[in-house]
Amino acid sequence: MSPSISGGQNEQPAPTAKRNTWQKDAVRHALNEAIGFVSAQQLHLVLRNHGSTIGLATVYRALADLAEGGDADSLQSQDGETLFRACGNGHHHHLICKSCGTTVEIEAGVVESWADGVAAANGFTQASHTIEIFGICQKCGK
Amino acid sequence: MSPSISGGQNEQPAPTAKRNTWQKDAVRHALNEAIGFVSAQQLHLVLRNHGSTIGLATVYRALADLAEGGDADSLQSQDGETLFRACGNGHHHHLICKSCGTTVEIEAGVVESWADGVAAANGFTQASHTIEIFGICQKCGK
DNA sequence: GCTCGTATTGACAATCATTATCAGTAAGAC
DNA sequence: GTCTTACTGATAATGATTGTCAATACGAGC
Repeated sequence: MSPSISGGQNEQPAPTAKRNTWQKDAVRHALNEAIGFVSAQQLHLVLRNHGSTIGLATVYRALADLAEGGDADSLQSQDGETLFRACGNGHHHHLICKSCGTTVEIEAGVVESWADGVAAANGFTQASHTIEIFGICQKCGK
Repeated sequence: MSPSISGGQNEQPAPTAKRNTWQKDAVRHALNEAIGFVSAQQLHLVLRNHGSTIGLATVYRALADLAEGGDADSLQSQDGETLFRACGNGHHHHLICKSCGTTVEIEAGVVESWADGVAAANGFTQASHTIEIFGICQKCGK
């Protein structure tokens, strides 16, 4: 489907030069400000309320970029919404308050190896996993 | 909002008497036949292909009933679809082949207690968790 | 600083899974 | 067999996400 450009000279390392726009910065910033996981719709609403004229599709695109670049984590809420959060520290998991959304990043070395072990024991390779813990945080529990 | 019926005599234990219909049986049966997790849409298609005249909404309703009654497990695929599987053996987790969908039920006692411990250590109560392992099964790995 | 190519944007349409609606049907109590 | 009403199926509605496309603005080159 793309026979044209491969001249054979040398592969351009960055055929699509990403541009820096205030929209992407705004999304990144709003995501950092957010307390826990937020949906694209929520983020768009917040940005709009702050006077931004950013479009919804742009928020989706910026979030997809961030997630792909490893600057954000995403997970599916029970409603089927995709939620995002600013996370950059490699592989980790989350402990999330069902009430206020506060999120604690947790290390799960024990579980990592357990998951790999279980997969291997059943003959599975290329094991990946999804691990999230939900609960009520101290503040909300009172 | 419902001030009318509560006469105060006695609470009916089963105000909504569930009826048995061939549609519900068909969905339950099709779910048992399915190899791994399947979506409501897939299940509807299968039933239709088998000559059934069942409606899509009915499949959704039956699956919701099964999941609520503990006869089926559900999880969200990466596409945002809700997937279902016939599972009745209490709390457990899944090891799922990304290629063919084969699913192995796994016990996760270690992880259960780990999750509870992490939650407690962070002051979280009413801890619940989501744990799924994905990989490539032996058959598909060849 | 100005110009220009093009990646990016925003409004809106399209898509897709799921849920609500509602008149007709049938389960099951009597 | 009769009757009440839960259930069904076709379809519309909803809501999140993605595709489209003309207009815009980033940033490299001059």
